[in-house]
Amino acid sequence: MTGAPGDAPGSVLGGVLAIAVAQGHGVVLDETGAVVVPPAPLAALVEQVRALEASRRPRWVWWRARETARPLVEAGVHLARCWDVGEVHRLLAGGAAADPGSAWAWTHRLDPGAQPVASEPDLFAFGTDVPAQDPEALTTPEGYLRPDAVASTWQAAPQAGPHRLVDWARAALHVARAQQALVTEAPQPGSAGGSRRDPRRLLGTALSESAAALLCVELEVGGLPVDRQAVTELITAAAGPRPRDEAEAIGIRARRDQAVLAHVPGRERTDLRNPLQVKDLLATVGVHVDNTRKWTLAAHRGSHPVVEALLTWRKAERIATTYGWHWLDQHVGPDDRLRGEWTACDGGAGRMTAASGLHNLPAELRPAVAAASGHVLVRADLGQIEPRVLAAVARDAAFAEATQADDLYSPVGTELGVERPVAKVAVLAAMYGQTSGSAGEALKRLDRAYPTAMAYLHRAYDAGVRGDPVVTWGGRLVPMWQGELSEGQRSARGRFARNAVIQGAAAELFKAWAATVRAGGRPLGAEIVLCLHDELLVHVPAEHADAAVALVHRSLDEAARRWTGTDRVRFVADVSVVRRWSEAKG
DNA sequence: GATTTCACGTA
DNA sequence: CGTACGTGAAATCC
Repeated sequence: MTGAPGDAPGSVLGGVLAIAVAQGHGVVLDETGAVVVPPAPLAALVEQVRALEASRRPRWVWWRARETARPLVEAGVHLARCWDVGEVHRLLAGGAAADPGSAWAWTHRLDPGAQPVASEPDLFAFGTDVPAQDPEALTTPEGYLRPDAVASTWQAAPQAGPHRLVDWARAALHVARAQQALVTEAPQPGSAGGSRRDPRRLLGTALSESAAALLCVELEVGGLPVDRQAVTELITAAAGPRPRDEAEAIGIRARRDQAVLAHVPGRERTDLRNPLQVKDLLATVGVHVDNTRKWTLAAHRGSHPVVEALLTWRKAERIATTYGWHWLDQHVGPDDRLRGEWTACDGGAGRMTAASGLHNLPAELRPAVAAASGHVLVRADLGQIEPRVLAAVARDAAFAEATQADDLYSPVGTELGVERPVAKVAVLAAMYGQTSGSAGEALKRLDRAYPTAMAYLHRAYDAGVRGDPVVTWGGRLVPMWQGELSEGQRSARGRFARNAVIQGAAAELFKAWAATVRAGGRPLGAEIVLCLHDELLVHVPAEHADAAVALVHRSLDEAARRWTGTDRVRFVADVSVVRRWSEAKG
């Protein structure tokens, strides 16, 4: 394993430059902590960073991409490689915390729960939670990083503020070094489930998670291209025309409601947005349900016309409230790009998250996601990612053999002596714990045919039931919630743990893939515009479409080999060139 | 005003 | 007793 793309072997943190940005200023230090770029206003810093990127191609070390890289990305600077202290902290410590104080505390083996709390920076220069002390001190007497370390100095002494950035960058470098030492020493906090943290894999994950953090900043700044004309038509169809004022909005809403209420004379005053009232309403027409959820109502479609009307209303109401005019105005910029906040890693198993509806855009609206003129979207879906990941992380040779097929459920079915759909249900049941289907007999055969893969899942489940943390293939610690739990709750924790080692590992491979595409797409002008768990959307000039398709495939091979450490498990991507996201679903 | 519940979209 | 996420409206808690 050689880490992120472009790395020379053995030069993990070599060629490091530490950078910090705050209050419109920034500094750059070399790996010894010596000042390379003294405190400078942002505009000047941007030019220096651009030059350093070109001449040294460093690995940039920063506390968090969101604060440090964002202004650089906004200025159009491309940064190839980084070490994101916050993201590496998430990987090593588990959980969602990625702030400097937590990372500092963890590498200094301090209890993160006892950290001083940040005070409001605009009230007093020094909050009551930070003991009065040397205002220049970066840490509290207990050894914690002062949460107001930079902001307070700036407020107390504006002239001294920029110089304080040097200390701040030096602290980031210090923590990054400590993290790297811990990574390469491969500590094993919680070796539950038989999992140990392999130093080389952990290092590779640290680099690809860092790359993902930077990619998230680029996704936020760049946004997702949208066809305004198309999205306007789609919203109009679902939510009605854009209201000119509040009165018109109320009228449109009332007309939408009326389509349902017309079916139930005498109950026109029912609030359709109140589940209890809807339940009452249904009871009066002889439809008795425990809840008013879509799949519950769907079973009563034939009972009364109001049910169908209600289901139609729900769909329209969904678009109107969540993806309507307000959403369009709020999240789609004048440049026709849909923007939302991105997180490289959630608090659980490690998937990327996105706000502004980027990760749950209804299929109806997807035709509106379209390439800008002269461009195309290269759409790439990983096929059957989770069972393939299972084969890799469990090191199951027999199951790995099945991944050679484009459709791995076919050879698995043959091996089990069952039809392909039965094999699929059995594999999914094994990974997710589904029991509603009748996978019983096939599950037993699965245990006999692929004992290594199944044992991996059983171990994770058992660890979860016990409350022990699990560790993903790439080395992410996934803590379990604690406390006195009922048997049912312990089982739920077991299912969570079993899911976490698969979903989390898939997320790691995905991010390694995305980072590789990002690096390789640079000469093509290719821009990753959406990451959706197992799907990538790449926006690229039309003349480079074929090259981008090849890049996506090649990057998957590279990332998979690097991440799995073997070429015996095959990963496949369905890749198509489209103008609109809705086209050519794989 | 903040948190919980219900509902539903995506993978 | 699949898992996870983000969002909005209403109910509920303080």
